[in-house]
Amino acid sequence: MARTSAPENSRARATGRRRSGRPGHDADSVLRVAARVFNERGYDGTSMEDLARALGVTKSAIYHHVSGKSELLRQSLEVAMDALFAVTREEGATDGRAIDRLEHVMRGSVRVLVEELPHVTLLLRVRGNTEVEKRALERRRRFDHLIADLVREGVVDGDIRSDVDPAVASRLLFGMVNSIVEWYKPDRGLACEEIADALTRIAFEGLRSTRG
Amino acid sequence: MARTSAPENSRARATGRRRSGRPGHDADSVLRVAARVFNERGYDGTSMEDLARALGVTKSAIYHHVSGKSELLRQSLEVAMDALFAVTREEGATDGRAIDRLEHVMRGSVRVLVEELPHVTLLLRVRGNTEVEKRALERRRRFDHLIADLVREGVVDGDIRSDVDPAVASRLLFGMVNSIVEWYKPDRGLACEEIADALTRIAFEGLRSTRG
DNA sequence: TTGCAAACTGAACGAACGGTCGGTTAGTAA
DNA sequence: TTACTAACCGACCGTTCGTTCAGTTTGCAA
Repeated sequence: MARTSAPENSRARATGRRRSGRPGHDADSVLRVAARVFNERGYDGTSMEDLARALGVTKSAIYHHVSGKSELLRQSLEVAMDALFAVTREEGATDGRAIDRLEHVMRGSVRVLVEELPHVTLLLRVRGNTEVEKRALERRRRFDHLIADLVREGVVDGDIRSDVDPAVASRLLFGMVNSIVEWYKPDRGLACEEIADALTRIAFEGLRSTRG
Repeated sequence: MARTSAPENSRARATGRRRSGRPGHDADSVLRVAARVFNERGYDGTSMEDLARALGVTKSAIYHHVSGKSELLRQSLEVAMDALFAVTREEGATDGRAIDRLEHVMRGSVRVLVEELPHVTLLLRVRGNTEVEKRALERRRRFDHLIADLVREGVVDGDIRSDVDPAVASRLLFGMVNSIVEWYKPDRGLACEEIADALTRIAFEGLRSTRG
């Protein structure tokens, strides 16, 4: 009797060298699949049985790689936040005028969002229900604060319009950025740069045609 | 022994006339509370026991008002979608230039979003896991399609810049609108119009200062 | 061929889940 | 007082949940 759908198998050839021991999943491939399934059915809506099916193994096999369901969430959220904070430490995010640093962080966030789509998507849906989620939300709040500061600086510099509340503006701005996870499909479709271009055009110059 | 927290009680005085029978919750007040708790803990993360606690009754009492958990979700999503589609039938959304109709729908969506915050928030988090959710997503797709058409028309009219893909633009636009549910707090804070103003300014004129 | 390391199985656990049911309580109106 | 209506309770059901555990399978290297 065949399986209903091919399981996702991979101890990544990324390293090149094969490891000893029985082949199959390792902690990394389990995390990748888990993040994807969590996004499809929601974290609470995903049972360990669902995960096992997607991995092509039994429930109990998962516990060989990870201590439990919430640990999978923890690792996924960590990957996402690490990548986002890495952007804020890049040269373009620390040097130059505030409005340019803001654009750099926006473009970098789009890049991270596309590269780590499942993890970031998961992060953006966290509600703060458990301790793991609360810690991630705390970190996200620090990131948001950083953005709001950039907008405020831009207003002081005279580069950003002063007739909108910087706090509201920064939230709307990253609301736009984050909304990408709702519709972006990695395979068919737009490159990361095209989206970032459209985003920054709308964000800084606006949608209205400027001819005439 | 006292309850740990005051239950939310209300057979709304909205109607004025008291009904006969034992006072307490009715179907409407159960739905309101349910939508709020669903948002706090997520739909899948909310047990009927959680709902009962928030209502100040036992689990079984809920089934006197509604047939089950998924029915509560169904009703909530219906309220949200009905309100959003009502906006698209208003005069300002059917007459005039496309860009003005677009602005009307955006402002109307903000208004609906603020007025029906819990229901709309729930709608925006639906993943399409169950039949009820799939039906809601279908309706939402029709709404999104309507917006994309408005943007396309605006480009043809020459009112909206043509160097961004209308499909991407409309998604980013309503990504910005929808993100409001992530941070808007009804009590303390901004009026609906202030947010709509900031939103339309950024969306149409952009964030960059235009002086000089 | 043997030894080892890593991945995996199948059965089972207590807890929590959504939902059911027969009976009870608290108001309104005659 | 009585009849009626609507809200509610408590015990219980079958199922699914996350997790555990003792043992088995598989490929690689010595």
